Amino acid sequence: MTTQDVQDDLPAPDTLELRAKLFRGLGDPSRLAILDALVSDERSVQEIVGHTGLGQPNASNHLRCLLDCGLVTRRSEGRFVRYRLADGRIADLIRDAGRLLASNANGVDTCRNYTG
Amino acid sequence: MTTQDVQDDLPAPDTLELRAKLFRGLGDPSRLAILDALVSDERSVQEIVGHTGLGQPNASNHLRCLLDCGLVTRRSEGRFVRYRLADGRIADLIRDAGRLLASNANGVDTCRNYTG
DNA sequence: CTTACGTATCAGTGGATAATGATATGACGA
DNA sequence: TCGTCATATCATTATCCACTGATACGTAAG
Repeated sequence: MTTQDVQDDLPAPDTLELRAKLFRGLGDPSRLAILDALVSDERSVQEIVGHTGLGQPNASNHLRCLLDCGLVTRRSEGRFVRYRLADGRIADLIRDAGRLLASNANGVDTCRNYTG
Repeated sequence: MTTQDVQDDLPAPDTLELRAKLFRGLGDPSRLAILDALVSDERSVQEIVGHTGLGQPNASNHLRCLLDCGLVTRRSEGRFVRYRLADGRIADLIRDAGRLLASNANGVDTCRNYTG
């Protein structure tokens, strides 16, 4: 194993970190619950709070995060702000993860390295 | 928004948390680097350390995590232990995330909610 | 049996971050 | 204009978790 090998095989570090960051965006239960709520419909913050059981400030904070990441878009309507998924492929990623878990039945839940 | 609505639309909490945990598995730069290294080939811990630049104990720790989660499999060969991806769809997920970032040019890097 | 090597585990530590409560901003209705 | 509602921001706190260095375990070679 040499440095040359590393440079040959490794994707650009930028890409690596960005992808990791994208997955981290999906990897928080609160954010994933929000995205789940948005898979079917555009929803207001209030509705999202109702669906997810999150506190309002907490939901707002995560929505800001998802917005910054480009995972959702925002539309103001009077006093309401309605959010929706920015790209259909985000729903695809979420669905694929679900299928992987369903069919593979892998031991994600038993992994003690991080709590989940 | 009623409790009934929530129960109608929300996926099972177990599933939600499991999917989030799966994404978190992919959402650490070190683990993603390891998985990247395994996309093309089966590799020993030593080789993985060389590819990723991680410390050996650190790599071992993440590999244990990935193994527990069922994302990689393990095969002993003398003193060596060789790891590979457990399922082709894991590579697919990683690739899809890369495509999403490439085409969408979304602001994942600018999101300040978490550092990445 | 002793040494060298590959891998795994453990305890300690620092840094990151999700949740909460209080509060600010902004829009609508009376 | 005043009060109410929807959303966003801020500071605090407590928790989590990735990394490091030391070390243990197992295998092969001499």
